[in-house]
Amino acid sequence: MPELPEVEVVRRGLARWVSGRTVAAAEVLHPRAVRRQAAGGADFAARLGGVTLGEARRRGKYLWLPFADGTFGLLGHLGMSGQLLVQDPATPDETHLRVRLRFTDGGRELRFVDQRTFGHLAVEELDADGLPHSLAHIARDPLDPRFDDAGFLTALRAKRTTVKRALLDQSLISGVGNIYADEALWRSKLHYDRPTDTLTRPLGQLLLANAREVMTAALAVGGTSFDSLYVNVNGESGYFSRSLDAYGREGEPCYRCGTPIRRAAWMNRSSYFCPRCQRVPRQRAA
DNA sequence: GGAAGCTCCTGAAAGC
DNA sequence: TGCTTTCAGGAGCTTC
Repeated sequence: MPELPEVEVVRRGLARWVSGRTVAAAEVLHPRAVRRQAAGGADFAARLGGVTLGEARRRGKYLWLPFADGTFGLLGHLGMSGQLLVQDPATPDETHLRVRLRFTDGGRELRFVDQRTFGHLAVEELDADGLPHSLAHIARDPLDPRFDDAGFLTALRAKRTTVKRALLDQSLISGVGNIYADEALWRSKLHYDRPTDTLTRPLGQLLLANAREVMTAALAVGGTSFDSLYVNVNGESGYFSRSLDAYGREGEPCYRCGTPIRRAAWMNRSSYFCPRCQRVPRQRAA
C-alpha cells in the first residue's frame, strides 16, 4: 500500500528514468485507469503524444510530471496497488498493465500496472505554482520543508473528530495512510479513537514528530512492502515491513510492554494498537 | 460546512 | 476439488 515514503521512492525513480524524455505514444489498456480524464482515454493519449516530461514532483501520495511548457502535467495516484514501472519494451506485458507510454528515444517504456484499479493517471492543467488543479485541497506533507507545523497543530486540535481520522485526512496532512498512522500512534502511545480536541499541544507535536520519524526511516530503506503490490520503478521491494512496531503484528508482543498487539475493525479497515500502551481516554477535555 | 459512512475493485487466503 | 466469503484500503461521493 503506497504511502508517502513509497511514493517518494517512485518519484525518485521517475526523475531518474523518465524526466526529460519525450513521449512518442500513450496507450490506454483499461478505461478505469484514466477515469479522472474528463474527455476519456483517447483525449489522455492525444494530450501526451509528443510532449517532453519535466522533473517529477510529488505532494502527499500524488505524483506528477509537468510538461516542458509548464501548462499541463501527467498526474498519477497509485491507489492501493498501482505501480509505475520502467521496463524494456521487450519485457512481456504484466497481467494488470493499464497504461503504457513509449518514448521517442526507443528506450525503456513507462508502464502503469494496477491490480485493484484504485489508482489513476490523468493529464491536468497546472496552476501558477505548477500544482495540478485537482490537488488544491491536498495539504503539504510532513517531509515538505514548507509544511506548517504550528498551523497543523492548531487545525488538528480544532477538529471535532478522532486522531486517526485526522491523520488520514489529506486536507489536513498529506501522505499518511493506514500503516504509518498506526505506527505514529504507537510511537506516541495514543489510541486511534482519541478525540483530537483532547490532544495537548505537546502531544500533537509528539505525534507529528513521530509521523515524520517513521516515514523518514521507511524512506531510507525503500518503503514498506508486504507483497508484490508495492515496488519501485525497477520492480524492487522496500524493507521497512521488517521494522514495523504495530501494523500487521496482531497477537505479537508489544516491543515496549510485551502485551499482545490487537487488531480492531475501524472504518472498513484495520487498526493495530497496544491495548496497554495506547489506552482510550475516558473523557474529552473541557 | 463539517464529519461520518459508503463504494469502487481484484485476487489471495480461509472456510466449508 | 471447487465454490463462497472475507479481507486489504485511498479517496471521491453521498448522507446526515
